[in-house]
Amino acid sequence: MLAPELVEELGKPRVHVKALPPLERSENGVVMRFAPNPSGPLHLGHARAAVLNDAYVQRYGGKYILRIEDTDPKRVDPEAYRMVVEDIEWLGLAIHEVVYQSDRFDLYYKYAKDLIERGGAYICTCENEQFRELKQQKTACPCRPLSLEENLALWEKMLAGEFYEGEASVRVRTDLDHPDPAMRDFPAFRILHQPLHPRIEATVYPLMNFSVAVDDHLLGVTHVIRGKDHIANTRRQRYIYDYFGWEIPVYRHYGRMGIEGVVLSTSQMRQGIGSGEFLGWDDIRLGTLRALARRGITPMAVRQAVLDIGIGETDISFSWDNLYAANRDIVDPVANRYFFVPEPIAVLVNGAPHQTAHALLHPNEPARGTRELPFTGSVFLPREELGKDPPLLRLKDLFNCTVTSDHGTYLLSYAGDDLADARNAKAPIIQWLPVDCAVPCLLRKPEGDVAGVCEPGVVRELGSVVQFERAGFARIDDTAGDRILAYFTHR
RNA sequence: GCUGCUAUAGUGUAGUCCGGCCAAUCAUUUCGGCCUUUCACGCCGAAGACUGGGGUUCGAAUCCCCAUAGCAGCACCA
Repeated sequence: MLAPELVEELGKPRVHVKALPPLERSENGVVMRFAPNPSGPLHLGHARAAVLNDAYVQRYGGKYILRIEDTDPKRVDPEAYRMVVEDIEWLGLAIHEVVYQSDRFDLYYKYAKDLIERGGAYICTCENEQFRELKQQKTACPCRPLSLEENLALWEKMLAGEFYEGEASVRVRTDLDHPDPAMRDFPAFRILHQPLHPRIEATVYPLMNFSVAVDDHLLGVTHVIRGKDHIANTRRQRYIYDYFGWEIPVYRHYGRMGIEGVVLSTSQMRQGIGSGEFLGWDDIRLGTLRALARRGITPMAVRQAVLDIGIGETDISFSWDNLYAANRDIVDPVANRYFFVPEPIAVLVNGAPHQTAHALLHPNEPARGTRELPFTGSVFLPREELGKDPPLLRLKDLFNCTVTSDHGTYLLSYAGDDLADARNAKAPIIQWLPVDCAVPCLLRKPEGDVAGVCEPGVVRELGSVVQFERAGFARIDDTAGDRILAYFTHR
């Protein structure tokens, strides 16, 4: 006989709290950062980093820094400065401080000189190709043994603009015998004359491993969560930390994330926009946050989906289904219901009394009120439903009809009001619209446009997500033209 | 090629550190059923996984070895 408390213990289902794993060294709060490169708007891949960091800052308390990493003028889109901020606001991140790396070049120069003086870096004037070969053979390049004075002089020469592009760089002295060739004397600064940076005038540019290490330390960053493509960078940055004697933050690297059906590469998206394949950054076939927003995906759904994925190191293929499910949870209780008739066919109804249908704006919340749909003799019905040749139909919130067809022309005949009749006959209950007050509506889906008609009341829903009954959720994008434009969200 | 990381149902995820409570969690998905004047929501039920092979052990998803697969890095990108 087992002890009663043991029996109870065994009977208990294991509790699984869905939460991100704890972070070490977080007792006194954390300082974290989201550090995008302003090369375009944010996409789902960015959202993962942004939300994960945000979630930890909120969990442990502390500071969340947005750091714009614009140290490569080749990968800066002036428009992106604005877009990134917009996207972050949309996501609802609790950012406490914004830092632009292009404002901090003097700082980087100062620490570069310091690092050189500490013997942690040297100026390399080798040909790129040549250095790479030497690196593979674990041999020092001719610049490596130069004296401190010579290095400082060369550094001044670099800053004075006396080198052309590619003629000189600053390298961090690591370990030439390191088993990973990627670690051996990696570069920290380069010279660039083209293109010009949109925010500053400079020819000596820091490379990310240097600027990131200096900034993470100076800004007091305690924890870094980023993709595993940065694992090697973390190791490289450690050299810089060690030279300066700085305390190393806690790092976490999550796995690579792909999304079925879309490319999450800013450069590829840009190319597609340029070639006309996509209409813009918010083209609904793209994985940008603005595309999702346009389709009616809510920021909270993105956040939820991303937290659900977590910080695992496994490579994952993100499924739209999971995002849609998260969004449906959020959107279903708030979205008003309307009729949308795709591919409408006007049909006359025989013998039915004129009347007004009262359809609930939300079935689970009658207090919200109704839409009034006047029936005056003929209605629009979806082509697809008529094509099924149903003997009996019920027009939702109206009445039952029998259907007859004559050489492709359909005719409906009034068959009573009783819902039970329709139920008993297993008649489909379908959406409809009065012919005289239906508004043209284009429902834009990723796989193509669907022309139809919808209720006039939809005009009031500009910018919000509605549910087109039996069709799915959609965001009303534009009501100004002669037809309403809606973007399909999901079923 | 070199260096490193990872491997649980269609998808995502828990469990792996400290082997037994795992006949493996939760969500999504799919399929039934109920509810319902939507093919939404809600409720009930079902389906579906420990990459493979060795080893250690009374006992392995969990520890060890090998294999395989995927990924990342080896840029004067981030």
